[in-house]
Amino acid sequence: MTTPATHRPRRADALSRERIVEAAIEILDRSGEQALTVRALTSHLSTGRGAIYYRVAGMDDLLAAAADEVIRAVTDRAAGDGDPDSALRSLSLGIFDAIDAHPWVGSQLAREPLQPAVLRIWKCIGVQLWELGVRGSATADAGGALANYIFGSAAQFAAGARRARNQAERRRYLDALATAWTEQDAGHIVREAAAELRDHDDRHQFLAGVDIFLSGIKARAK
Amino acid sequence: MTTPATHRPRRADALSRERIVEAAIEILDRSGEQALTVRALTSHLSTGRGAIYYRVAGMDDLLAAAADEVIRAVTDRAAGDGDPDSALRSLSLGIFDAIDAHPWVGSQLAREPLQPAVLRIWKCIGVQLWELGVRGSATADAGGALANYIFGSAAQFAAGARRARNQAERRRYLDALATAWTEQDAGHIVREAAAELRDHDDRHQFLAGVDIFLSGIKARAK
DNA sequence: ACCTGAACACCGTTCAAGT
DNA sequence: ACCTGAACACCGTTCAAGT
Repeated sequence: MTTPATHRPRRADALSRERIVEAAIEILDRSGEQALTVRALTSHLSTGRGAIYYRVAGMDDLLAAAADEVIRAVTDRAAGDGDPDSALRSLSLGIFDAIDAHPWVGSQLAREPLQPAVLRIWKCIGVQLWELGVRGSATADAGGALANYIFGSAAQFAAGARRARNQAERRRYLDALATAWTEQDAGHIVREAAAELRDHDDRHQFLAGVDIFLSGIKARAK
Repeated sequence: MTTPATHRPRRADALSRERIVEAAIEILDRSGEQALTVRALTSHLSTGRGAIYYRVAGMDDLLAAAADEVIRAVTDRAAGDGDPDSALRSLSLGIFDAIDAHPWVGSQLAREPLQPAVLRIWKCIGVQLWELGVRGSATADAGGALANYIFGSAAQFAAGARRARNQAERRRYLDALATAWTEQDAGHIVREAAAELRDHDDRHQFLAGVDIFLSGIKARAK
């Protein structure tokens, strides 16, 4: 009865920052953002609550590390992709798809400008803009425009994807909204916009925005 | 000793949704986002915790209502502003300044696509795009591009403004980052971008982004 | 109809104690 | 060096009871 090997064995293999981040991603993917609690994480790793804090500064650090893990895969892939135009497009699409698969990344990207994942994206964009011939202060202007567009879209789509389980509810809401706008404003200006709002495809619209941005860069470069 | 008029008088004036939202804005402005708790709010209004839930669905509803209050002032002002180009520019600037004054609005805008403040901005943009001559599905594409750029920038600047009290820390961080990038990549491509990142002015860069999108929209309209 | 405040079911983080 | 888990100081929300 006093043998030290009991039903709850002390961890055989050592914990590591990587294992913790990996477990966090699993929980986030399976059950969403508000399911990632220290308690859920430590029980998933079958360890004590405090153990995490030995490897990770806190919840913010953990979330940032998890997002960086997902984003790194995207930026690494987009690195050597032919002409800068299509490299920027495929980087954008990669991020979009990553958020589609991991909605929590979308909210996380908008949360903190100096987190690793955000800086990674900035850097990736900066390199391609150079290839595009953008120089000097125009680099920060153009990079900020594209990056912030991506972050804004990411957050909005993430919220949509989070709610996608009951897509019927979303549909109902947008329908109601379109009706409300139509009744409020006599003009067909708003009515048309409301119809578009209801019927658009996220992915297609996201890419259209990237193209608008690229057109803008080139128009101003002349 | 049994008189009902004691040291804690039951509220003389009735609570109202407006009063609650107003109090929430005060707390958010003075002490930031994480200071807005039900406890802080009810003690500020000197009422019981549950009283709020009679007028407001919960914390999400309250935050959305507070943001809408701030944004409405901006969109109302931008409504009749000459040509659509400068109307869109002054709308954007109005939002930027509002976030500068109320950083919590920036984070809130990125949180939920179907909240009143977001829809208000969408609508405002949509009307101006029509004036610009944008029609059909291009409306949603262009509107989404500009709106999501604004939301993304809003969130990033909000985080910056939140941290602005110790601007020295931000400076130090960006310096360190620029150095790290410079050492990591031999090329001056990254070095230049890093320098720009450190020295840029938020407001100016934000406006440059708006112009890039406007240029893009016009280039594609032809 | 509207408000009160105790009760409930949670959080993240710290830290003395263990191995 | 690394882990454990109780303790601490909080949360948002509900709801029976009051006025």
